[in-house]
Amino acid sequence: MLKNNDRKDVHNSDVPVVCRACEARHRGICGALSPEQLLELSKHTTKMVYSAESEIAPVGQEVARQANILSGVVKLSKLTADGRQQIVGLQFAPDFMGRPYSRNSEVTVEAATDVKVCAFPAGTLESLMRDTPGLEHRLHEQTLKELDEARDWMLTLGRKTASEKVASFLYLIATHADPELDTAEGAISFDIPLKRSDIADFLGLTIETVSRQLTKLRHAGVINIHNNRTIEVPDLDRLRQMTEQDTA
Amino acid sequence: MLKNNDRKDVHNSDVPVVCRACEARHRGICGALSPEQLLELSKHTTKMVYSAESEIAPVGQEVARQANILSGVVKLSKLTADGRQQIVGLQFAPDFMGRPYSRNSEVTVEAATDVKVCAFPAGTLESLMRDTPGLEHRLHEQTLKELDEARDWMLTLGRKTASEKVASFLYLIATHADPELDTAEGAISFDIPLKRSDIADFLGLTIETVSRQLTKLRHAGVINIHNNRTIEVPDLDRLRQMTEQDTA
DNA sequence: CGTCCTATTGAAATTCTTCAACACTCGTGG
DNA sequence: CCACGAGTGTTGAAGAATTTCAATAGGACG
Repeated sequence: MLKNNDRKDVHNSDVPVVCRACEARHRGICGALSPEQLLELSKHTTKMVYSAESEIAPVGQEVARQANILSGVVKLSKLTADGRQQIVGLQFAPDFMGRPYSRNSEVTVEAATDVKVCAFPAGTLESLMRDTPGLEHRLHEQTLKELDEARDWMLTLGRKTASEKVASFLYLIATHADPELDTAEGAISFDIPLKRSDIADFLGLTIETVSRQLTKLRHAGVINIHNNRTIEVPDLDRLRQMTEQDTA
Repeated sequence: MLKNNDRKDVHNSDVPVVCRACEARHRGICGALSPEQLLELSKHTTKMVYSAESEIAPVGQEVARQANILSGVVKLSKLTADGRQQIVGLQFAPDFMGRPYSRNSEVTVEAATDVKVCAFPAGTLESLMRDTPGLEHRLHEQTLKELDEARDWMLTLGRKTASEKVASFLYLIATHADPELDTAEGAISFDIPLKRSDIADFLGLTIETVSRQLTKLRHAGVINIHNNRTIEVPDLDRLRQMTEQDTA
């Protein structure tokens, strides 16, 4: 079995400096690229920073750049004509951001937290794909993963109670967020990357209902809340149980 | 095995008989294949029929076969532990059915109507993909399309009223179903491929609410209903307006 | 003709939202 | 240093939408 030896196959000196510490090279799409291709791609990349709440790509507009997320959380959302909003996806490092093949996005892309990305012009990827079938495969795999997540969330949106929805959201973040976990006997702690209004838009609820359900979970001892953003979960399995078992 | 040159007696223009009338050759994944590959694939295919309400692939179980849908409607659904159900996707001909790369499905696959498929063993596709990058591309495109549809539906599930949900469902079917449309000046008519309980599970509602909202739409003159299944829409644009504008 | 399945309708109960008031935090500027 | 205001989050009470429970109707089929 290969352990950490994949670094031996590829000499670090062959990997562009900007890519050396990048997660996208391992779990992201760049893992499909050879050092030469990485070098070629890196000539076109720019690291960019978006501050929390800033818009990365508005809906319907031509997307000029695609990117890998280096840090932070990105939210994808949709709006009804009269302004109701639904968040339809969250992306974390080292996810690929930007839709391949399609020039314009069907969703609004916004930074939920401060976000750092490694951006490159749309089209760069498409031409790389012609030489590297594995790259399309990586993108396909990420799309399949996003589809799974979307469908999981449809179950939550359509069939769970407010209490279960909030628990599901916390469980999602607990298992996805870059862990500031203190894994002492199952107790973990993390920062919610969204404010209450985003949580509400993610769950199809109002901010008041979200707040009330958080309070309820706090009183039940399932979570502790510090600074409105930091959540401590003494027993992750208990939280997981709340995601499907309404005990209001 | 699935190489192009193994069958020297095949002319490029020779499409296998079983494939000649098949939509999958145009809009589906088979469009990526050469006549030789089609012939090779067709040796492994079996046409299969599922009757309405029968299970095609249970959740979590190994999927032995993949298929193209030839006719009918397939529903993909998920369940909570206590039995609440959510339909997370509908598939129509000539969609590809079955998840590439993953051996077991995360969703339950059932026939909503009688369904005819062109099935082949899991793995056939994967080996074809090695020679044909365009095939993975086709699959990727379908996955992207399903992801778009899932996200559209998340907006419906999370942010629309019962009345808007039912209108959205009817609009979806009206625009997706194999049309028995009579396109006389915008008036169309079609059969709903789902029974009320399926509609409810698709919309995150109860069957009673679905029934009430259908009655409301009927009284408002937006639709006419025959036999509980056949819907007549005098003005499709009017129906579309109902999908985002609550006029309960 | 009775039974099963599906769909509709009504009334009561519940969940969630809406409206409204209040609390907390964090900069800024007097 | 404190006051102020904006942004964010919480809590309460009333209201609305949807669900639940219950009864009924219609068709298909043996």
